Amino acid sequence: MGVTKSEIFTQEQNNLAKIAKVLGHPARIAILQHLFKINSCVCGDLVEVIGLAQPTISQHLKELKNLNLIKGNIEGTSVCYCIDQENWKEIRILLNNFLNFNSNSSNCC
Amino acid sequence: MGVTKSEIFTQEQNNLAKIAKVLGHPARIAILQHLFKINSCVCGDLVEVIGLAQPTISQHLKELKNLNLIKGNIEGTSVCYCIDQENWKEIRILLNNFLNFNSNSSNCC
DNA sequence: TTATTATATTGCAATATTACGATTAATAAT
DNA sequence: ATTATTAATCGTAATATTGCAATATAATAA
Repeated sequence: MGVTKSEIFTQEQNNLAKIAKVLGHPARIAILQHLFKINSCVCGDLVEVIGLAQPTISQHLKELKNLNLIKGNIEGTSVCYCIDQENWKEIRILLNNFLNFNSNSSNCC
Repeated sequence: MGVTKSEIFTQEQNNLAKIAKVLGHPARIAILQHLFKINSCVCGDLVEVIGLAQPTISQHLKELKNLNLIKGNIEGTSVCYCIDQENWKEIRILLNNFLNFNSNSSNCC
């Protein structure tokens, strides 16, 4: 059906999956890495940096914004994007909690 | 087109995205959480635990196996699944590196 | 051999995603 | 006012994903 059955999962599971899903595209990873690297706002040059068409980048930015991974501020004709630091902290905690669940390595296989 | 342009991204970006993509479904998160929780193999009861049809679970398990997040060992008529500890360590490092890229919080927006 | 049990594969319908050309909206420059 | 410039939105084609029924496969049990 192409539609995920979110009802049968916990909030946390749906949340984790949603965040991971947004990170599940190299263009969005590249955008985030660029924002981290320059450590400030980016106004406009993302299309050149990434190498996809402008509407495509705009779409990816929208998805990142929807989950509050980034923020956008209008600055004249252009828009400045940067990491949403507060939310990013929470996301990092959420993902780290999952990643470090323990791994007692009591492997039986 | 529905097809990702991986050629224009770095190996690391594609790698990160691939892993995140697999984590981007609540059923697969739930499977991993269950494997972590019981901290050993699971033989068979995943279908009941998760609550999706058997072919659907089998498909999700396949995707997790393809990226070496889990291992499967045949045990008589059933198959036992567990976290692939070695690979999991690498994945954790890869994701942690990305998540903790710095966040100097020199927010300009 | 013939069930039985457990998992994988196939095929398919419904929906989602990716990418981009064309267009639009909003401001800036002339 | 007219003309850039910048980014969002719309529309659409190609492809991917999700979920399951039906079926296949593989190993053991009767």
